[in-house]
Amino acid sequence: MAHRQDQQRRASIHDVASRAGVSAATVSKVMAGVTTVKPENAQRVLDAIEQLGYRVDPLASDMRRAKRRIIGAIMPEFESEFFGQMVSQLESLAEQRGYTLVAASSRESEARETEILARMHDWRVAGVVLAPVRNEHGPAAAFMKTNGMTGVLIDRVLSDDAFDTVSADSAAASAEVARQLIGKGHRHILVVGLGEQAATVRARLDGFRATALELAPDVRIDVVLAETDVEPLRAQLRHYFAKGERPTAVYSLFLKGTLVALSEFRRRGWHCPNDISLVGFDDAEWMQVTWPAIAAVVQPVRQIASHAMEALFARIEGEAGPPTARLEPCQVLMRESVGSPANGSGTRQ
Amino acid sequence: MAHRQDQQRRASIHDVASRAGVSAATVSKVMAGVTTVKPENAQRVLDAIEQLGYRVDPLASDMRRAKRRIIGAIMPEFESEFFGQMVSQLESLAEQRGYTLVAASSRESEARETEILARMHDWRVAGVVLAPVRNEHGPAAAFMKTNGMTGVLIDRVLSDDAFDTVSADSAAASAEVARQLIGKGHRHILVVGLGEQAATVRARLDGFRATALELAPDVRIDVVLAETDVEPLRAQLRHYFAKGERPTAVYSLFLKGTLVALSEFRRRGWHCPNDISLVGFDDAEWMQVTWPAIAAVVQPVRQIASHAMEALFARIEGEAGPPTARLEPCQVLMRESVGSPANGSGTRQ
DNA sequence: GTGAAAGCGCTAACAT
DNA sequence: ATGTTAGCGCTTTCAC
Repeated sequence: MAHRQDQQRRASIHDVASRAGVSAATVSKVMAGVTTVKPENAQRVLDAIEQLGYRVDPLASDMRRAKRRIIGAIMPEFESEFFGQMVSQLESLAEQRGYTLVAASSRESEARETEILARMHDWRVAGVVLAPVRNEHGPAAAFMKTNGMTGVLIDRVLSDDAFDTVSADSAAASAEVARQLIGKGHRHILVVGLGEQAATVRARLDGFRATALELAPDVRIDVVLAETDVEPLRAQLRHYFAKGERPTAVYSLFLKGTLVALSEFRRRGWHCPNDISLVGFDDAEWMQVTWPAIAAVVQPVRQIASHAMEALFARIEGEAGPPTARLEPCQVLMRESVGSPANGSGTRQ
Repeated sequence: MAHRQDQQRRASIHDVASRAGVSAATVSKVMAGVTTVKPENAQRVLDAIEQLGYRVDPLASDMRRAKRRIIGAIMPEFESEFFGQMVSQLESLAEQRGYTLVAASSRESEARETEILARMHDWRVAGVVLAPVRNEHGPAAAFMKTNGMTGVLIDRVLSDDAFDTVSADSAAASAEVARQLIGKGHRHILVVGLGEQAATVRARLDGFRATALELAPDVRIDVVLAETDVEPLRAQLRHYFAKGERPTAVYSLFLKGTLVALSEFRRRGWHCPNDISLVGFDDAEWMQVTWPAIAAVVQPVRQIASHAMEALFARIEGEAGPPTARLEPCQVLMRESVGSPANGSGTRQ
């Protein structure tokens, strides 16, 4: 076995053509399934393809066609289950339609988001699935509009005047969380989140608050929102608890917030659900194997992915009409981390 | 704002050329930084580029050059922190060198792995970073050899006769885990893993066993290996415990195994570290915020990614020489899930 | 039915 | 110092 991996040139359409004794155009037609080719010739072409192991070069092919069969996907990160599943789904959906998915991570930076988008525009992708870092009003979406790119916005978005949007129904899920917490008797609840993701966080917060207040007008809802990053949130949370605040339940509006809340509980020696209850927006595999299992809102990843792709391909195929804004229903999984204040996590001090 | 997103044609190199009053070749030279262009003309070209917002079409450019500046990455899955971080790293390293990373998930299927590889070959990628589902002897690596593709194998591999390999030093890390568990007094340890990932699992198991036996010849090491999937492992584990086996510590050779172990502990009402100790190969963010925090072997993702890319680019640039096999050192993080049998997790029954 | 010709957007020889 | 020519591998009129 040679160490140096030799790059033998691959067979081109012309190699096939000459071997089959026809022109490249005919080969192209056979591959495209055009029926007007003489069966005998078609067979010779097929044989030649077989013998040479010929495969179309998708890039050369796209070069000639107007549009490229490439879909770009931009996610804020790849490290979480949510976006991992999302990319995986999107990839498989793109593939089903004969497209290749090129995924990139903006690493929670709007600047990088726009850079990536510019590069995807250079690639002349047929369309983009963008999960913006912040919301639908960022520079990335603006770039897409300015450059007439086709795209769909997902996750941290509500609706847009230019692009179709698909996201989890945060408000409804949060209302359900409120219903359950209030139902269990909680009357002092802390909500933690990241202000940056404006629209979504707003929806989650409002959905929660409205329902909670409706069901229990006497409920006290505290809110700790960090602007941009997770560490400041930790600091704020620490400060909040240091003041002696003692809610009976915490509702975290995003996954990292749930982790931060848990680690703050650890610091203070509080256990769920006896000392405090916890529910997080966004589920993860580990949440059901720890003790206690952590209650969570499960986002409908598959639905979001498939509706996003449906909408995107409809636009790619030229569908007109006003942008649509889909909200996919979530599931609320109440696990052991949530109890009743009466059972031990009641207001103290 | 129009709903239909109009696709105004982008400026081509000819548009720039005619606007600057030069030929396309000159524009190309300016962009390539060739110094033999008359400064005045260069400036006119630059201006035209600026005005038209011109950017090179990387695909058309690659078409003309022999090689394409695309790197393919194939991971067994995107859903875990490990591979998420890996893709993220690889993407950024590829980008630094002016390449685009196209990532695909084999979803733990060797068949899919080969399909993806074939597609990447069609794309004429410059090189591939393959994290095989099973090991270096699978059909995917064979495909790469047959087709003279340039590539690097990572993660579930040890060494190969045709490709450079980079992976975590499983054996050394496992030896360290053994050292620590034996040091804490454990003399009955269960190791769980997936047999499919042959080479790596073997290395982890052997590394662990050799060191454990060396330090404590009287130690009892039980092994529960499932062949292919996680659910059978759960069943085997359940059966193992049902027999009344009561090791004082469990070492899981992979992340999902750690989750399975935890959930089996839950079923039986065992708590770490009092009833049993637990260490897992592969760390995750949640492991340090749960109670108890779960001890884990941290894989050096960044090192693996960067050495893989280094090796890959060296080959792409024509470096000859025998394949190298790198092992990157891991870190063992002993957390609260590990205690001494004396402290309560001693052999019972 | 089939092939010649044109060209997607770009770059690299080779002339000039 | 610059432009002309000739493609990369493919598809698509459009004559024949």
